[in-house]
Amino acid sequence: MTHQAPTLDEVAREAGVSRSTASRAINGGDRVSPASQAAVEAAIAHLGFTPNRAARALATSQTGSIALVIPEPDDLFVSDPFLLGVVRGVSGALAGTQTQLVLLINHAGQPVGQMARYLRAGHVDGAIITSPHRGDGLEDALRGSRSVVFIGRPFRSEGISYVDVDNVEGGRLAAQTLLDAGRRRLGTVTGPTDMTAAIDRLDGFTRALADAGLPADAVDDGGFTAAGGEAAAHRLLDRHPDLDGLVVASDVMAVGVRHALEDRGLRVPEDVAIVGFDNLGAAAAMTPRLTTVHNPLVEMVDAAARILIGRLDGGGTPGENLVLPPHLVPGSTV
Amino acid sequence: MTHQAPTLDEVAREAGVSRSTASRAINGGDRVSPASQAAVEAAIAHLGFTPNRAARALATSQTGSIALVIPEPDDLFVSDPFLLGVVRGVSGALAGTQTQLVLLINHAGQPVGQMARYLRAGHVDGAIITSPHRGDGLEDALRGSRSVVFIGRPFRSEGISYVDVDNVEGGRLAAQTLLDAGRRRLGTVTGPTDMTAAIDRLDGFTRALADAGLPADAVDDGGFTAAGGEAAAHRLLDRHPDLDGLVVASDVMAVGVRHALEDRGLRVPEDVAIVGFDNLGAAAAMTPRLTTVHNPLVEMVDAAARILIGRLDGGGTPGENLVLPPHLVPGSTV
DNA sequence: CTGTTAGCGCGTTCAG
DNA sequence: CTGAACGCGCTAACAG
Repeated sequence: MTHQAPTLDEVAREAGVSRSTASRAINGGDRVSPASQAAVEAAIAHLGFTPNRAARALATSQTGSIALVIPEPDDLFVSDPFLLGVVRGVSGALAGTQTQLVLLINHAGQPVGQMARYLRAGHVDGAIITSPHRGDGLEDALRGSRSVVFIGRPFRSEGISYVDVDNVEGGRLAAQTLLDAGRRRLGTVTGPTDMTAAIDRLDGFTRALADAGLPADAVDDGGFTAAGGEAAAHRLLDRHPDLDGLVVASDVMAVGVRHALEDRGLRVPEDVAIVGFDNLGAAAAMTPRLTTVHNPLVEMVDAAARILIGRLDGGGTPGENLVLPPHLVPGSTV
Repeated sequence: MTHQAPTLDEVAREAGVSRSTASRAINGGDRVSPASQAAVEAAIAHLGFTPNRAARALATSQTGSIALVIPEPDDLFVSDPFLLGVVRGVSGALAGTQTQLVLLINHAGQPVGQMARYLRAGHVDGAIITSPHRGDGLEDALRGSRSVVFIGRPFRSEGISYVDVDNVEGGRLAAQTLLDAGRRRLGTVTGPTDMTAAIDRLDGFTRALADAGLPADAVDDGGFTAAGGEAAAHRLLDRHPDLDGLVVASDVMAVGVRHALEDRGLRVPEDVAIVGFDNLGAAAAMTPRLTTVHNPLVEMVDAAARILIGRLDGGGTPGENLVLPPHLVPGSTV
C-alpha cells in the first residue's frame, strides 16, 4: 500500500534544518523563522511527505481517530435512513480534519464488554455512540467517560453527554398540528418501547391530548418499520373506527399507515389526517407529501462531532448535553 | 479515554520474564515454554493488558486497519440497502480479527486525489472500494495497487481486483424466467448507465431476447430509485402497451414499477409479470412477494474481505477477481 | 527456549 | 529561534 513514504528526517535534510525544527514547522508553526518554515513546506510538497500516524500517535499518545459505534443494522435499520444519516454526518464533520473515523458495529450476540474494552483501551481518542435500545449495556459501561457522546438520549443520562432532538416536543407538535386542524379523535402509531425516541414522542402526544382534554387511548406499536406501521394502523382502526387523525412516530411507518388507509378506502387527509416524524427522505418521496416533524439529524450529528472534538482539545465537561428543537414540515396529509 | 493502560514491560515483570518473551507469547506463541506462556497470559488477564496499536504499528509498519471507501450517500443511496449491506458485511468479516475498519466517505466535491493520497500514505494496510460510478477517478488512481479490492466491477478492470455478481448472467436469468413463463413481449427498467451493474444487467437481458429471436426495444432508465422505476414503467407502457413482462434491474425500482402497474389497472402477474434484482429485503417485503434475482452481497463482501486479508499476509496477485453466480428467488410476480 | 540490543518515526524537553 | 538527546511501546534480529 505504501511506497516507502519519506520520513521527517528526509524533509529536514532537504530543507536544511534539523528534524525538530521541521516538526515545529509542521505542527504549531510557532517559534520557527519564516525562512525555515518556507523551506520545510517546500520540502514537504516536493517529497510528498505525510506524517506517519503511528509514530505521531506513539509520541503524543493520541491516536487521531474516533470511533462511531452503531448497533447491528438488523432488518429494522436496513431501510432506516437514520443510520446512514449518522454515518454521513460524522464523516462530513471530520472531513476537514486529520481525524479518522473507525466504525464499530455492535454485532448481535457480541458481548458489549468487548466493545467497552476496546473503547477504554485507548485505540481511539473518543467515540460517538448511537445506542438506541435499552439494555444493551454500553450505556452503563461508558457512563462517566469523557470523550464519549451519545446520539439520542440514553435511558439513564447521568454522567453521559448526549445530543438529541426534543422528541417530547416533537410528539406534542405533531398532535397539536392535528388538533389545530380541527381533528378531535386522535391515535398514534409508536416506535418500539425500548427506545427513548419512541417513548418520548408518545409522551408528547399524550400530553398534547391531555391539555386538550382528550383521551389518548388509541396507541399501537409499529416497531419503526413500514410493515409494522401498516399492521398497527389496521389494529387501531379496528378498535377505533372513528379516528380522524394519526400521529405516526416515523415517516417510514407512515408509508405503511398510508397503505392501510388506502386498503380501507379512507382518504388522506379528508377522512384521516397524518403527521409523520423524521423528514429524512421518505416524507418528501410520498405522494401526497407527508406532513412531518423534522428531525434535525444533520445538526445533531454535527453537534456531537463538535462536542467530541472539543473534549479532545480539553474543553467541556461530561454530562453536558444538547437537545435541539424540532419543527413542523408542512405537507398535504393534514 | 484511556486509563493508564499497562505496558508490555509491566506484563513481563509481573510474569517474571523478559519483554521479548512476553511479546512472543502474545504473538506467534512460538518458541515459548508452556510455563512462560501461561505466566504471561495470567499477567495479561490480571493487568487487563491490551497492546498499544500505535507502538505495534510503528514496529511492524503495519497499521492493522483497512479502509472501506464508499461514495457519498446521496439521495439515491440513502434508501438503498446496498451500502449498509456492504458496511455490515465488511464489519462482520473483520469481527474476529484485530483489524479495525476505517470509513472513508467520498464526499461530493472532494477531490479524489486526496483520497488516493490517503490510501497511498500507508495509513491503512489495504482498502475495499465500492465505486459504482464511472469517471470518479479513484479507479485509475488505484490501478495496480496491491491490497485494494473493488466491490463491483470497475469500468476498466486491468490491474484491479474485484468481486462482483455476474450481472450479465443475472439479466439473462431474469429475462429467461419470463420467457419460460410464456411471456413474449418483454421490456426492462434499467439502472443508470454510468454503473457497470446496470450496463451488464441490460446486456444479459438483451442477449436472452436475441437468443429467443425477440426484439429488445423496450428499455428505459429508472435510475435505481423507486420513483424513477415508476416513471420508467409508465413511459415503457405508453410506448409499448402490449408488454407482458418486465425485467426490473433492482427491487427498489420494482416497488415503483408495481405502483405504476396498479395505477394503470394492470394485474401482476396476470397482465404483466415482473422479475426484480437484488433480494436485499425489498423483494420479501412486497406483497405479493417479488420474483427476483438474488445478489449475493454478503458472499461478495466476505470474499472481498478475505482476498484483502490474504493480500496483507502476502498471498494473491493483483488483477485476480471473483465473479459469483446469481440465482433466482421465486416469488409470485411471474 | 530466552534475554539483550536496536530501532520503527515522531514530539518534546532542554541547553545553546 | 535552533539542534541534540531522549522516550513513546512494541517487534525483530542476535547471541546465548
